Amino acid sequence: MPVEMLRATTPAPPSPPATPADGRERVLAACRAMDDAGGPLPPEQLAAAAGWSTRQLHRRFAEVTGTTPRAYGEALRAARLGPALAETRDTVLDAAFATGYGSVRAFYEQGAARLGMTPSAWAGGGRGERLLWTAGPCSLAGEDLQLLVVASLAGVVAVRLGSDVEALLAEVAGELPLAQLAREDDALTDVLGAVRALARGSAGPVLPVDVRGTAFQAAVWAALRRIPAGQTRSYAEVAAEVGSPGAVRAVGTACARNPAALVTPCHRVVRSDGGLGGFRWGLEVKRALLDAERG
DNA sequence: ACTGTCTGTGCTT
DNA sequence: AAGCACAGACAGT
Repeated sequence: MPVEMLRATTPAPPSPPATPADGRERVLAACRAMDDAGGPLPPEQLAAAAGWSTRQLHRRFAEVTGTTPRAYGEALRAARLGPALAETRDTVLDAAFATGYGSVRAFYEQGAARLGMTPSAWAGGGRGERLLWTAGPCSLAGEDLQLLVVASLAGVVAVRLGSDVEALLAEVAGELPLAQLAREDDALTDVLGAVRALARGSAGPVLPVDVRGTAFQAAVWAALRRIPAGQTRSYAEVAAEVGSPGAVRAVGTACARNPAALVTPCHRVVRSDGGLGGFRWGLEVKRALLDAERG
């Protein structure tokens, strides 16, 4: 009987876009199974949850989340150990992680496109949501720079530094081509002020963060936000913190892809040998930030 | 194109 | 040595 209904309702659509989102649901089912368990699950169990063979589950999981099932589960488990230092539950991610089971699951369900997204998918658009932005001057390392802050209702989406606001805005717009960016100086006055305070090296209020990345990136960025101002960590220490001691290079990559400068203090990560490491906006700025924080 | 089986590799115990 | 997660190659649909 669905046939007649289909016939009755399918005169118009000429070319089905062949949505690849099908597999996403199954991958997310596997994610939720681990969310419920609060840690890694045997591949067979995940495969059952997704309705796939273990091999296929591995394949699609990697495509959709950018990580492996095991790594995802480990990140969850590590996240549950974190609440001991529950001082920063003010951010979206930290709150999700710090409260473990319940909130993590809600976190994933709320935005299917939030954590379960590959970097390329993220670069490919994000959701067609309304984002607000503001900008203002900021002096760093003797340079007069501009600070661009982009936020959603959930929190800070992006923070960029540069000499030209238009260029910075174009950069973010290019990363989120589906989002609508609207200037909103008034509503973001306090947010901009808080980011400026961070640039000056003062702690300021803890800002809610709405960043999108892979589970691994999210874990790294959350770990960075736990580094107190005035302190630094090595890439290796951050890797160990997120439960993947061997993923030093991946941590470096995640730092480089940090969308929210200052708010997620990737400048507090330095090399084990004392070198500064890298920084997207130049080592002078990185050093200036660290000096300011050391007061 | 999508899927499962087999298999080798590397890591952990 | 054994078990496991993972990914490449391959074949069936």
